[in-house]
Amino acid sequence: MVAALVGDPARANMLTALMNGRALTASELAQEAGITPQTASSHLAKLEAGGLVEPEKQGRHRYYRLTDDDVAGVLEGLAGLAARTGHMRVRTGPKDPALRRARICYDHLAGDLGVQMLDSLRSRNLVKQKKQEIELTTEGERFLAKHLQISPDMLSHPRRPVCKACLDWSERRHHLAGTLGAAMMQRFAELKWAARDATPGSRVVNFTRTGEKQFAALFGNSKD
Amino acid sequence: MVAALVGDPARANMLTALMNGRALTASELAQEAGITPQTASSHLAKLEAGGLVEPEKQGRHRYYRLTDDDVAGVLEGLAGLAARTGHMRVRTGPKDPALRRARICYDHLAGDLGVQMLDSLRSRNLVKQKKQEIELTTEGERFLAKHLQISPDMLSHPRRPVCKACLDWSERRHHLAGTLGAAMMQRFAELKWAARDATPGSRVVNFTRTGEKQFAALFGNSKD
DNA sequence: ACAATGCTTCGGCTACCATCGAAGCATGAA
DNA sequence: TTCATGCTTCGATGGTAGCCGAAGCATTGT
Repeated sequence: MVAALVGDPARANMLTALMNGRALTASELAQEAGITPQTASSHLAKLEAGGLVEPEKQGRHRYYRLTDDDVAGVLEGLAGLAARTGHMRVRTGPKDPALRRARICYDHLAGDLGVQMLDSLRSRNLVKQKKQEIELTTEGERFLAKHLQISPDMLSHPRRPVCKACLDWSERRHHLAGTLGAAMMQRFAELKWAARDATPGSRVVNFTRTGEKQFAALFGNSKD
Repeated sequence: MVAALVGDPARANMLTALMNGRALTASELAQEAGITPQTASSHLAKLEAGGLVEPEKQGRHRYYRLTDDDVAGVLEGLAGLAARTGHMRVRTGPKDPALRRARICYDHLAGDLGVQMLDSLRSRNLVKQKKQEIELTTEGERFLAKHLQISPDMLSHPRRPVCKACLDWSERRHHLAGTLGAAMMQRFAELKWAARDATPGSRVVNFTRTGEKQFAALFGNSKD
């Protein structure tokens, strides 16, 4: 029974955390639900078997997201019923907005700006994306050389791909990983466009004022 | 949490029984769920507290109905999610196997045999079913007259349809309702093929040995 | 190669809750 | 009144499922 899946508090917390459409790792969901990873793993297996969530493997992580909008819709309906009896569930609020804006994912740019950047590259045919695989076009190579002084030979690596789609933590969409993603992030730092936050362990990336401008000039969308 | 309320099999059965919009008494709901009145009372109190059902006192009875269409909608949504993963409710049902085998649904035959009967009628083109609507064919009329001495004029009723699909709660498939369903059940009783259980309030229908044979001869499937 | 991280599986423990018997109220009938 | 019916509350029991510690894979980094 599907309702029984949603009925458990721990699972309900996980699902609620996924309601914004973003995908979260198993560990993050465990933390959201306030349970250990083992227990979370068991819950997630059940949710997956019940067709409520879908996993996406990415490196050592397993990202989970709601299967589709139908699931989200039913969950909203349940929340609506719960709300009118005054038994609303208290949701842990969204986290650091700076973290959502721009942060380090391993060694490349993630967050709103990271997703925006890949969007821009894709829409201008500088890269071609097919599911998880991303390929740099010749126009893309010219673009990188011209604006960021990045040459293709800097990007070769024995085991790591040049481009790769990486599921973004805060947005529920992909940003650019791989050696190119790392090289671009490194260049942003060298150009003093951005720098990792001084706080130890923080993943926040702070953009300078000029950095923000330059970044927007290169990758900005019309809405900015 | 609302979902936890729906998650319990017994409560889910009650709610399913109320999905047609009609109000049922606490005892009837207990029978639908295959549990004792005490247990049902506890469940109904929880459902009421959760705002899923509303009681209406009437004499010694307490009628329960779904609070409103929103509740029904959410329940349908949950059923939809359950259906598409094939995770239909399996382990539920009345404890009494006799109740699953054959029972009275209002005034017609339900349970395994009821579903089997409609299956047989449909497969032999004695009736034609389109979703909830069922139509008696001319072959069907001949069949009824020949084997059960039921003539079409016995079935006319100002407001009630001759045939109707009624969702069987233990089988999750349709059985035959309407005036025809009632007439056939009545004929089974008159022919001493079957009789309602003597226990007051029981919905179990007991088939006699000869009745079981005759029924199988008319509506039996290959598996028997 | 080795270590570290993320996640899963396994085994046991525990707590919760559905369940039922028995008794207690309420309503309606004789 | 007295009895019968319908439903609820109380108390005790048992099965189930959530939970975590420890260990086992899988992937990645050094």
